[in-house]
Amino acid sequence: MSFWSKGMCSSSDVCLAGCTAEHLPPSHPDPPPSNLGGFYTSHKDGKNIKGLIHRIENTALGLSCSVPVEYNLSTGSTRTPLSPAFSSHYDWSLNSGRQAKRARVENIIKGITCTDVAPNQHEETGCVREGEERVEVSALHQRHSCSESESSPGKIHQEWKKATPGHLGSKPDRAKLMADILKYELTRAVSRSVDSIFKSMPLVQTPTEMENSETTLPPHLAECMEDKLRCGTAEVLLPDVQTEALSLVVQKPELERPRNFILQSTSAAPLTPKSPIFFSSEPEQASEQDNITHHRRHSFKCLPGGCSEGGEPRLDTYWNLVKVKSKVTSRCVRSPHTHTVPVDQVILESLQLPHVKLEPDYTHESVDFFLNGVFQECLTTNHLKKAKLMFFYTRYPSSVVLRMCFHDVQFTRCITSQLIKWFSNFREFYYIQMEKFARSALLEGAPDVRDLTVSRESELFRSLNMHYNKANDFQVPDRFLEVAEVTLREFYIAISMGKDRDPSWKKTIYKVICKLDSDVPPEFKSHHFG
DNA sequence: CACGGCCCTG
DNA sequence: CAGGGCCGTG
Repeated sequence: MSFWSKGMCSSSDVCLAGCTAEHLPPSHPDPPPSNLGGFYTSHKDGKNIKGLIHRIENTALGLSCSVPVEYNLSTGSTRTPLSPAFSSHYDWSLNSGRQAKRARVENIIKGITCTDVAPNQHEETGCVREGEERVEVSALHQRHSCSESESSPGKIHQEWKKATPGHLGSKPDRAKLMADILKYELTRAVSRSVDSIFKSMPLVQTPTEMENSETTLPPHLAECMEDKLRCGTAEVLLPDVQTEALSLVVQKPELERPRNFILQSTSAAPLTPKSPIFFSSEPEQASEQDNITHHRRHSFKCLPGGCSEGGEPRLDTYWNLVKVKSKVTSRCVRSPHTHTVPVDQVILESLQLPHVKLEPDYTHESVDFFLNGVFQECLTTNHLKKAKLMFFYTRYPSSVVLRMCFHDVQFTRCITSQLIKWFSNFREFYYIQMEKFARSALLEGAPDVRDLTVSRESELFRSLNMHYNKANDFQVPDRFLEVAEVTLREFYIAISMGKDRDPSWKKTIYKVICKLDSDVPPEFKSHHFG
């Protein structure tokens, strides 16, 4: 666990934050809980996990609600009990055609999910990715922590407690539990994937209509997808809590160090995002966004029209995506009592909250590629932009992290290499800038390394920001500034000590920075978050 | 040998 | 930013 932890939220939270109550349809029984995280109960035999889990029950509306779902781990099937509240909302019995179609899609997705399964990992439902297994183990810890702060620990919580290193149960028990949970998670993921497709279908349509309008995007879905695009992958409005890591390495006991040397640009106006939104107002937006919205623009019938701000969207009208964008933007901007937290959920999930990471997310991307039926086979300019923003969070992403972050991409060796190459290039620029400014500071005669700071007003930051965040529409996390400051000082010290005479002198610095990526700031070692 | 990372060049 | 070379690692 590291500094990403704070301010994290599950995809459900993100959805909640992104789609405010105004999207609630009148029939919705209750406002969804804000502390979504999931709690579980398990049957004694461990085979069936009957849990009250949080599903995004209506992707189209961007709602997140608790729905009781039974999972049969033996068959891998799931079903949603017809509780009064939800049977009134979703009359499944009227959708036999949908169910048939669901079955087909479910098979397809299961096929996708099980592509790289080791033979011995097949067990009952069992297709479990090795990479995810490790992650899932960590997820148990995370869930354990969540459960601590939430009110509904179930039996499985107790089981997980036993499974954590601090509460080691017998090995067979743990292995069995792990296997069950893995199967359960996979089943859930498959189920959700299927659900996301069907929930995105206009509810009022008959199966025949659905067949004929598979590419029609209902207005609320369009909006939610746009919300996801902006708030799910860029920034999320969260309650006013501390979400940024405090100073990592360098404590700043002296509040007023008068000299911030040459890196402080006194005349420059502070760099603040024009809006807390990705791709917000750039003229290039259209072309940049083409990569993402091309498919929708092409195939979704986004007719002019709309839905009222506070009411239920009219199902007979369709949002023009441009309208949706401006609406979403204005809503995000106008929230005065929340501060924006840079949470590229994908990045954060991948880096810090493995249990969240495994939550299927309902960003435009996942919906998009499921609707497309294929993963993207090449990286787009949008991926590049995303990678650059990722760099603010991690300088050395592992291939696992990359896979998680670019989940809409069909990963091949070529893709992986290209992404790695990108980050290599990013680092190259980063370190060049650091060295340049460190040497500059040295030449200027900076007397104390502590006078070297990196703030949002500093020239160094502006240079970096210009490179990775050219549109300046992304709120760079404070953590990045801290890492940059450490990097700068490392360069400064090394150069001042003459270590740069060693041809490989930079490698020491690289290691330091690489370690910072995985280090846990002190304040997160002793505090639970959530 | 594959892979990841750095360096250099264009 | 891509491509190629080089090197270290497993």
